[in-house]
Amino acid sequence: MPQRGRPRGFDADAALERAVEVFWRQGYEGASVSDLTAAMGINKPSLYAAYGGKEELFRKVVARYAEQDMGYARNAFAQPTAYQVVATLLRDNVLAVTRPDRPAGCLSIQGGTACSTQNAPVAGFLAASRLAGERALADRFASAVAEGDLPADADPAALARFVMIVTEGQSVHAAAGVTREALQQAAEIALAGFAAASGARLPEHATDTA
Amino acid sequence: MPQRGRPRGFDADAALERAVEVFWRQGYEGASVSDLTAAMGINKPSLYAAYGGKEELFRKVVARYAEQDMGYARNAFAQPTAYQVVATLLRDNVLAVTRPDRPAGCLSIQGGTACSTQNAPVAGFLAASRLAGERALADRFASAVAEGDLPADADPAALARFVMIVTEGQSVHAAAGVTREALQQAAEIALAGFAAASGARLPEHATDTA
DNA sequence: AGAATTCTGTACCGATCGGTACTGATCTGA
DNA sequence: TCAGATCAGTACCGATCGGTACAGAATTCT
Repeated sequence: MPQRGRPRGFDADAALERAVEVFWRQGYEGASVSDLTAAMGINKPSLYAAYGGKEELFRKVVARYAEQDMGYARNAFAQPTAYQVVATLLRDNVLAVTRPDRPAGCLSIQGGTACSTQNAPVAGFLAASRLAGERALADRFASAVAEGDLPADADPAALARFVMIVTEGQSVHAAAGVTREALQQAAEIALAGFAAASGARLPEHATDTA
Repeated sequence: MPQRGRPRGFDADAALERAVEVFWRQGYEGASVSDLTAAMGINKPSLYAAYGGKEELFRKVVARYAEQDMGYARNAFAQPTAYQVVATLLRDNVLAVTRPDRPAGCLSIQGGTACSTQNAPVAGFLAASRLAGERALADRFASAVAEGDLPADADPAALARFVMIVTEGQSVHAAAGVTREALQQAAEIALAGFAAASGARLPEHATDTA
């Protein structure tokens, strides 16, 4: 469909990317529309015309973030064993929440865990999306149990909850300024803990077929 | 010192307690002064006269919260072994962040992990206070190493970081509406993980002196 | 009784909030 | 060339933000 009327004078996708950083750094309520338009290099009416409003912009921002900055999670889910899924998830999450070219922490938490009553839907939306990820991880663990990769008495939902709790804590910690190296140490402890508590088969180097 | 002038018409401590709940539920920026005065049952000038302003009120709220709602942490630190310290801390933190008579989560995180630039000091203040707790826990673990309660090669700082990460994740999870029972399951996994990863001596029932 | 002091409540401050009306510029299709 | 459509930018909207001036009420000390 060819365009009709005056063409847009800015790159809507690039501007959305700028908005990601603002919401990430300042949270939903802490980011004013003026902050956003300044960072995006556009005027307010352009923001409303292109994205619909502050809340709609935020939801588009979260969607973009999930695509651009959460790819490591999809990669982790595709690992062949539950142990490797968790190892990849925890280690790559540390990298993701401590990227030097990005705000510290993750948008899902920095965006806002608590809001004014009128913005409560925003916090709820973020929380729901995190829990959806947890459900997906629990499903992955259930498959691992079915495959014999995890013991039959393992609790997929509880294990997924533990792992997601750790990733959330990693994000909060990173936002507090804790270094990547420090978080990596803690991630290895969490990973060892997962292995011990779940009874997951480890990727040992010479015990299986020898 | 006897009072001079008209006596205060409200209980400053009870009003502070109301403010705790508002900040806890809505975060620092999500709680307006009007929200606060409405919940506290006072007028705006009374708030400013009694507490100094919104930010000063928030700091007083955090101090009160630390005293009233974080007592479980002090109790946990006093446990005789590192394992029991962590067990108490993780289990009681689950109870604390899922109290039915309180907002979900903890004030330290719900108060705000991200803020507008002008309120950045508030988020920094909260983060610093969490990290201070982590340092205290690391000191406790260092003592455990010195006592032989933890192995000599245990890393107190890394272990403390792991435990605090879990408590922070528990808070985020609770704020998302996850039930106490679900968090308790995850806490036991974290505890087992801590034991395995740290090499802590467990409180076994018949292996020590038998 | 009266001065000094401290609190309460109303009414208000400038600034900023999210959001929009409107004019003029820029494009396509006829 | 001009109508129709879409965008950019200014200027503005009512509401709310955090914070305060000011007048009157309540108390203590002299």
